[in-house]
Amino acid sequence: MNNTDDMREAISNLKRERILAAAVDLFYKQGYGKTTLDQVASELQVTKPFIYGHFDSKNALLAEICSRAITLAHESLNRVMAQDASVTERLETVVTDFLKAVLTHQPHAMIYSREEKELAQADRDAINRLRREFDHRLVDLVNQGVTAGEFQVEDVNLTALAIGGIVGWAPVWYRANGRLSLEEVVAYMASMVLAMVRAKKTRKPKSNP
Amino acid sequence: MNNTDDMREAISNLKRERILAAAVDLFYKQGYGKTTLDQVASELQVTKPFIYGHFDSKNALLAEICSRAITLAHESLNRVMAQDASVTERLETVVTDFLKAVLTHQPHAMIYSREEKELAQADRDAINRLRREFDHRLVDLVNQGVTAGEFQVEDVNLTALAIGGIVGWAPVWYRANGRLSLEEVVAYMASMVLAMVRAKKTRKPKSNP
DNA sequence: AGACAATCATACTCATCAGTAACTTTGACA
DNA sequence: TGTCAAAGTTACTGATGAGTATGATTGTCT
Repeated sequence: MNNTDDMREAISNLKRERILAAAVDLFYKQGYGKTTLDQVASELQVTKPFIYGHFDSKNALLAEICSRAITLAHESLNRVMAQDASVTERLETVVTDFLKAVLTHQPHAMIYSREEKELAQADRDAINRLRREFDHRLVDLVNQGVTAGEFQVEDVNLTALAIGGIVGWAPVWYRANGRLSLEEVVAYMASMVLAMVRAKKTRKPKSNP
Repeated sequence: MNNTDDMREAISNLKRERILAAAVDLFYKQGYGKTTLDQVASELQVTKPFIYGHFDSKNALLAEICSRAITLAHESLNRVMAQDASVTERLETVVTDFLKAVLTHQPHAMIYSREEKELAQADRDAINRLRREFDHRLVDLVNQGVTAGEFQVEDVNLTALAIGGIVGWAPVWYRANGRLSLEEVVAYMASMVLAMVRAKKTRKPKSNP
């Protein structure tokens, strides 16, 4: 029965998510190397073969986690690129949106940047291709700002890398429930980025109808 | 004889450095977890007990490497703080000097940020205390700039974290023998930081004699 | 020369885990 | 209610690699 199959799949997905959540938690707190699958299992009150029913290996768990980290970044960028606004506004939105994404998924981001070397070669290549693609899209955006006369930067590539540093480093220091709210933090970081590219406070004029 | 002892110690130090260099190389390329001490030994054309003659454990190697990474950062900051110049100039020098340090020791920096969780608790605590101390000193510097009216920033802490991101992230993307020289890269990054704090081009007036 | 000490290699131990084989339970359906 | 299958558990294997006991080699000092 199709209904039953749907149910099965939904349950299976739920279990996968639970496993991933436990793995994320432990990999984040202890590191991939120091975490055993028995620990992950016991966190869920199950045993190791339960995990192997849903994932091929410990490394497959890591690959899925890292893959999600990158996917998040791209989705964030996709949302922003779709919008019709000045480059300045778009960059501001990229930074806030992207930062929000990585900070609400801080463990994923940290695990990816820390444990990338632990991935199997094939997974590493696939995931790092996405990462480079992301970098290029960021460079493009800065370039548009320069072309449009909104930004004043000498070296587009290095500028993009500096921006990448601000957002990429954030998961290292960010603590939820800190002095400032998540919104305040990301808004401030975005303003710093705009200062860095010496953005003029340009608003995109409405395009002629 | 004291002369002989000096010799012995010098040789022992030399060996330690060789071991460390090989470990840095392999930990950087393969990651700590995927590197075996047999590999480190064979890189040096020796065997494992040779290493154990100079270090207590694999983890002690890692601790020494991470410790050096942080020490580098502090030394760089010490050099700069000693100098008599405007805050703007000092910040500029901090960024260039510090970036030069981490980029000429890129593997140390990467190993530290990646493998910190692998350290024994005691080592981690000691090293992370130094790290936080460094952060505070950076906050102080920005604060001085604000007080002196040279910088225009709303939140000193977040600004320092953004600066930290730019320099802390650099080892991730930097490639020696790239399009630009090391000096060009660090100079540009410093200019970005100054733009971020909206530094006025203040030169410190000579103090009254 | 001969004994001793340091230094390192050979050849092991031993614990840890990723992964698996074989048995058990549960629930679905006839 | 008896059978079958899916999904887990218990209990194992097997490899790996950190750390070490023992033996060989070298040079040193008497």
